[in-house]
Amino acid sequence: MITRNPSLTEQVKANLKERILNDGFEEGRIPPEAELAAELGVSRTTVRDALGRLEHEGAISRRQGSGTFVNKPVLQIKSRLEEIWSYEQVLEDHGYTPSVDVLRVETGPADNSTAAVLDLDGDSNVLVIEKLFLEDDRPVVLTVNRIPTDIVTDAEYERHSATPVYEFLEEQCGRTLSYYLSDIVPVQLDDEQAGRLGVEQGTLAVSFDEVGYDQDNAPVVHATSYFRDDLLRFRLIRRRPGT
Amino acid sequence: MITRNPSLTEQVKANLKERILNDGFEEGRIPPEAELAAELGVSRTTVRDALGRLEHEGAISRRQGSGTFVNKPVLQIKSRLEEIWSYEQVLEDHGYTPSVDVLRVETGPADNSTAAVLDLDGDSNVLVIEKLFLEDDRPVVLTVNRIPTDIVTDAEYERHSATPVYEFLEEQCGRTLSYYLSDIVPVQLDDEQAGRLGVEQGTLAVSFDEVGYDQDNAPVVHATSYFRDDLLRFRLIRRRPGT
DNA sequence: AAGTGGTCTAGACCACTAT
DNA sequence: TAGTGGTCTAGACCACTTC
Repeated sequence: MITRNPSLTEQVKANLKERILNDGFEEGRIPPEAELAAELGVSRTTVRDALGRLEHEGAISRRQGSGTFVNKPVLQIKSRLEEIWSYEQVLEDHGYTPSVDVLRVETGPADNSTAAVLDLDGDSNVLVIEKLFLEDDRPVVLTVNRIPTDIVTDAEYERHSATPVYEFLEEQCGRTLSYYLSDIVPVQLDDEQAGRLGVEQGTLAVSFDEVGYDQDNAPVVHATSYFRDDLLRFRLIRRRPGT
Repeated sequence: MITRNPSLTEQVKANLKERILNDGFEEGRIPPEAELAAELGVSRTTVRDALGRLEHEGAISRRQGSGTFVNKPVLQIKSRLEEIWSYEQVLEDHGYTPSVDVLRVETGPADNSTAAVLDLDGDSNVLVIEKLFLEDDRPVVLTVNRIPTDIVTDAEYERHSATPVYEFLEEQCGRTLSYYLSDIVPVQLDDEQAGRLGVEQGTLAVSFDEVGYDQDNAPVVHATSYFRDDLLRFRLIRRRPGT
């Protein structure tokens, strides 16, 4: 059935993805683009668009002169580092029912590193939001978000404390978070962090130290996240350059 | 000047990238696609191809109905996690002169985890290659590669020990490494690792535990890498899904 | 209403890989 | 040499944002 929205390209992509996941292609070889175009009744351009998106996701590889092939090992990955946006979504993809605990919502002076990355004066205040994400009631991710008070006040946020930060900023502050730049930092959890994540003090963890930018590339939020390494391990695809 | 190779698309991309880096666009706004196409004497499709690649790199964002914009904060990143292929290249991008120390090339029985990820029998042998990457003579990255001996023997590799592993596999073994799947693991360096990286025992580090796959999606190499966190910090762009 | 990026077509030719 | 993916064109129309 041909309709608009989702686009033809997205429909073709979904069709191919389903056949890929159900092992519908012999020996992991995807038919020639011209054949797919004829079979699906769309132009080769549309097929190429859809294949390009699947390649971008790592699901397939294309080799000029040779063909298009399914990358089976890639399909088995659960938590892909490149695809994180909401932590609740991550935990859901991971196969569990996520929930959120709001531990702290309060206003205070920005510390030096936060003031630096958010371009604030030394005496500015920030709203600090601390949350714990759980999967099936086990704590997995601890996050601390810091947002300048000239963007939002604690009274405003407390009415929406269960809302993800990026969603709140978009709907209540007119600041669409467009991307985060994240540093990956190894840490040993201190007493308080370890307590909240339910592990021993000194446990090794990966943390993200990151800044969120809005649609105008202005820094809006400074976030730090700590992960239970034993419950959630992030994976990454490293590909040849120019792919 | 219009020539083939590099493709028109790549030439347009390079042209735009140069103007982006030299702040050649007012207020970070890139001209409309139709205008660029007319100015450069190419079709709008070619311009869109080039813009799509820049968007994929994170350098720009496109918003339907609104325009195309430069993501200035992204341009300042040195070591991007998504773009790692060769560690020598990483160190070079990082602004230093890289060099390599081959610490060990020897054959031995595969340990359990290596046998598991490479699909080997319990009694198989692997070639173990341990290397240290330095920038301006400071050790920064320590890697251990394990390759099944039915693919390569130590005698073969020793003649090429300065060659990157992925290059050796391609040129000498006919196995093109197409991608790695990497786990990100926080560790405390043991005595030997710390000594080689020139830090104290117990220092925190990020490590990659990864498997390299060839053009037929067969596992070919099991690698573990340790990074001097104080000298090289990987950064990551987290974007909204569907971008 | 005007202007922007997004989708889609049909067709031509090129570059590379297999055999 | 046949078959594959890669590049490129010209043109039409749609969806969304901005004014």
